Order: sequence, then C-alpha cells, then structure tokens
Amino acid sequence: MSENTGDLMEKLVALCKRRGFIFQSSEIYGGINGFWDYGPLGVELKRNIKDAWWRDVVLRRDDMVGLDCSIIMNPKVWEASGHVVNFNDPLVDCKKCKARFRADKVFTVIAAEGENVLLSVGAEADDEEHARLAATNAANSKTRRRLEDHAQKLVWTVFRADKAPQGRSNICPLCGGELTDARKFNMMFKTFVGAMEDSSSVAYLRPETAQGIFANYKNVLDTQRIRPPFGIAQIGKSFRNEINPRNFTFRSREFEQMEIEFFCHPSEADKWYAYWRDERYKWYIDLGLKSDKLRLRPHETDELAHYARACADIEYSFPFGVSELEGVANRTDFDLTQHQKFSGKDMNFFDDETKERYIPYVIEPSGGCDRATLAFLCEAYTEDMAPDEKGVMQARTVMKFHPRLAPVKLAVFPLVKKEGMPEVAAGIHNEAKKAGLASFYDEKGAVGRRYRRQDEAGTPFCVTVDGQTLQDQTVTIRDRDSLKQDRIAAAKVVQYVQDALAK
RNA sequence: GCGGGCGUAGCUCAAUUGGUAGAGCGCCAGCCUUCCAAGCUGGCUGUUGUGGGUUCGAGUCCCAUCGCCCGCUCCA
Repeated sequence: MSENTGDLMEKLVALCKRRGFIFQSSEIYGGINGFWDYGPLGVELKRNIKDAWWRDVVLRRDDMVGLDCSIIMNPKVWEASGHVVNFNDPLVDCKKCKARFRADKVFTVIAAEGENVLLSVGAEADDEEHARLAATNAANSKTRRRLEDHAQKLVWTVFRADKAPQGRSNICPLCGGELTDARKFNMMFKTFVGAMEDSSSVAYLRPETAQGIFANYKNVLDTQRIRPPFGIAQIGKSFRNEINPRNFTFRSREFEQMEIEFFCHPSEADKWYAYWRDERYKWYIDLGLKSDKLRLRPHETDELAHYARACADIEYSFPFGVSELEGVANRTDFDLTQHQKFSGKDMNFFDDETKERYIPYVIEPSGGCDRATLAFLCEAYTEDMAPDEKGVMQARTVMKFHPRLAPVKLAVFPLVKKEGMPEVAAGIHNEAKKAGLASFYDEKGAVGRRYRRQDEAGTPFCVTVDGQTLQDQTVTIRDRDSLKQDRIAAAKVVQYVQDALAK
C-alpha cells in the first residue's frame, strides 16, 4: 500500500466526521470497537443506497417480493443453518481441501531421526497415543518397516491442533495439506429471551438476514400467488462478533445487509446464478463505482463454502486493499433441505403444470450495505483545483456522489444578503423541499465558501439568486463537478434537478 | 489474538530537563462583499481518551484500561 492511499483513508475518515457522515459509536465514552454511527449526511447517503437497491431489485420487478424479519429467531434456526455447531468449538480448516475438524480431535504426528523425517502426517484421534497409532497404521508397508528398523533412534513429535508449537503448522488428516491455526468461533452474539438467564432461554442476534428468508419461504409461497422463479429481498441489521474489526466501517460487528434469496428450479440454477451475478455487478457501476476499481471475481472450486456450488465476489479496490462488497452464490437446496430436516416442515414446491415436486435451488446475492456505503464514499472523495476569487487555483475537496445517492440534492443561496435575494432564494428552497428534494438553504458569508461547503457534502447542484434574478426571475445553477453554471428560470429549478436524478 | 505506533479545542498540531495549556483553520455574531473557502471586528471551545499511582507539582514519568492506525493473523 502506498503512502498516498493510506492518506486517502485518513482524509476520508476525517471528512466523514467533520461533515457528519460517520461517527464512532459511543464516542463520548471512548468508543466501542467495531460499531459506528451514521450522522445527518451519512444516514441520507445510506438511505439513498438502500432505496436505490429496493427500487431496483424489488419495486421494478414482478418476480420479487420483500420481507422484514425479526433479528432474534428461534435458536433452532441457527442449528439448522450450521451456525451453532460450527462456531462453538475450536476448529481448524484445511487450507487445501477445505475440510474442517474439531481442533481437539486432530493431531500432527512427526517421526524423525535427526534431520531425516520418516513420517509427517495428520491424524484424527482422541489423544496423542491413539494419534501415533493411527498415523503408524495409516502409513504404507515400506514406511512402517523403516519406522520399526529405526525405532530406537526415532524422535516422535505429536501435538494437538489447538496446541501446535510456535511456528509449526498442523497437517490435514485427509489430504496432507496445511491446516489453519485453531480458532474458537463464537461469532454469534448471544442473549437471553425473557427475564431468566438460563440455558433454555439462550438466543442469538442473527449473523445474517438470509435465514429469516428461508424460514419464511413457505409463508411467502402460500400467501403471495407467486411461484419459482421468484425472489425474496430483505434489508436489515446483522451481527457478528468479529475477532478483529478493521478498516473503518468495512468490518463491523453490527452491520446492515441487503440480501436476496432467489428460488428457482434446480435445472435453471446456473442460468439464474449468471443472471444475478451480472445484474448485481452492473448495479454498482450504474451508481457510480468505476468499473476499473470494481471487479467480479469467481471463486475457485476449492474456495467454495460447503453449501455453495458456485460463488462470485463483487470486489472494490479500497485504499486498504481489494475487498468484497457483495457475494453472489448458488446455495443449491442446502438451506431449505436443512430447514425441512430440522423443522419437519415440507419445503417442496409442487408444480401443477409438470406435476413435479422439488425443493428449489437458491441463488443468493448478499450485499453489505455499510460496505457499499464505504465504497461510494471512497469513490466520491476527490481533490481537485478550483479558482478562488482572484482566479488563483486552490485545492478543493469534493465528494462526487452520483446525484441519486447524494445526501443533499440542492443548495440554494442568495448571492448577497440584501435586496430581497434571501426571500427569493428561500422561496425556491421551500418549493424544492415541497417537491421532496433534499434541499439546503444558506445565506451566510461569502458565496464561494458556501459552494465549497456543499462540495464537501457532495451536493450536486447549487442555485444562486443574484441581481438578474430580480429582473427576469432566472437563477444560476452550478454543477458540482464541472463548476459550470447554467442560467435557468427559477420556476424550473425543481424540474432541472429531478431530470438529473432520473438520468 | 500477536507485534509496532498513536490519543491535547470540531479539525490539524504546539507546549524547553515534570512548573497551573497555545496557534492556525473551522464554528458563532456582526460588518464588507454582485459568483467559487485564507477581507475586517468580536466571541465560544478543553476535567490533555479513561482510571489509578509517583511527586510540593503530571499533557510530560509508571501501571491498568478503552479506542484509532499499520503489519501479521482472521474473515462459516
């Protein structure tokens, strides 16, 4: 990472605080790691992103419906999904074959005579002795004979996967690949339902919104006169007790997701996977993420999660590195099958036309709302040069948001605070607000200063009422990025901005 | 989780060997301004992240804790 990009992130964080986009949570108490608050400008930006998503994936389509599930669900949901089992024991994963083991059940066994290593394998067992036996028994006959021949001089090293000595890595019992260090995953936030804090009342804050959709799949199917292929969309908070929150809001412990579960016939899963992957990628570009910083990266086969048949990440080149904004996965029928098994409820869809009964496959485009917000902030941050009142070029900081995302769409100024200009400007401002545009009125200080303040907020248009306005009812409207001004009728300001938003 | 750095006004930073905290910008009020921040006048701002300790005295030294940044690690 170059010095410049590090600077960029620092400047962006400073601007976010200075202008009221993002604050650290509970800052007056010293903050809390992994939690962030959106200020007056930030909340508008984030809402605009969520609104754009909802409009584009739900309202504009006939094959999509929305949902808003509770954050706390019956804990059995998380047993079915695999979240409880997978994250309560210390676990190791094979970096090569992706197998997962309980760390206290996997040993690495090494037999060596001096520098000469005769045996170096992983073994599944309950204790060291059994691990050594298992490793010996699993060896081929030639190796076994050599071990017996050198028995007296052999030095055995056996260690459990969660107690590996510094610098030693564990070996996968299945493929011989390298295992990760042991990790105790307890990523789900635990809480208690009701007044009694005992084991029967344990519940979890959802680590993803997806399971609420799967749990309601039958309800939606039964009530909406809808049939596959169709999707259910949801925006909502999720919680993960991340070991190490990092990179501003990128990895937070409380975050908001925008998720779609799209249900289709298994034979059409590949088609819909490709469709959503491309559709979602295009969405970010359309809202202003330059394609050269955005990339679509298909997962390698060995990178896939156990439930996924195919997956692609939509990644953005942040100042701190290329990181994932959204994942689009073919989750097959894994989740519905799991819920059928754990709940005992039939998850099949019966097709009246073909008389076919099947559990749909699911394509899941799962986006991080805060991550998208951060990407749009990074993309918007620009430093350029603009002339001051003497024509000397000065540095300018400007947030070049897509107008659809900009927290404030329009600022209205009187050029000077006299000759009736404030009244005319306030009138335009009020008219804009009545039309539903986020508008800001400012009459204080020099007009140049007011323009620059709006640049930092990312306001795409500034309207100024001047002397000529009083003669012919026209105003200047200034473009944030080009600094160019058009002169238009005051009565047409609202329409002008609305046209720009529709582009 | 490990290692390193850091924490002083809203922001960026100052404060000699420990001697009762200061500047610029911003912000607010007013003036001046007929179009792109640094014209004028005046004004506000801090339990120096928090809690202990050493000391006659701590922003400065010690301990703990919280948070932020960087690198590793991690990210079903």
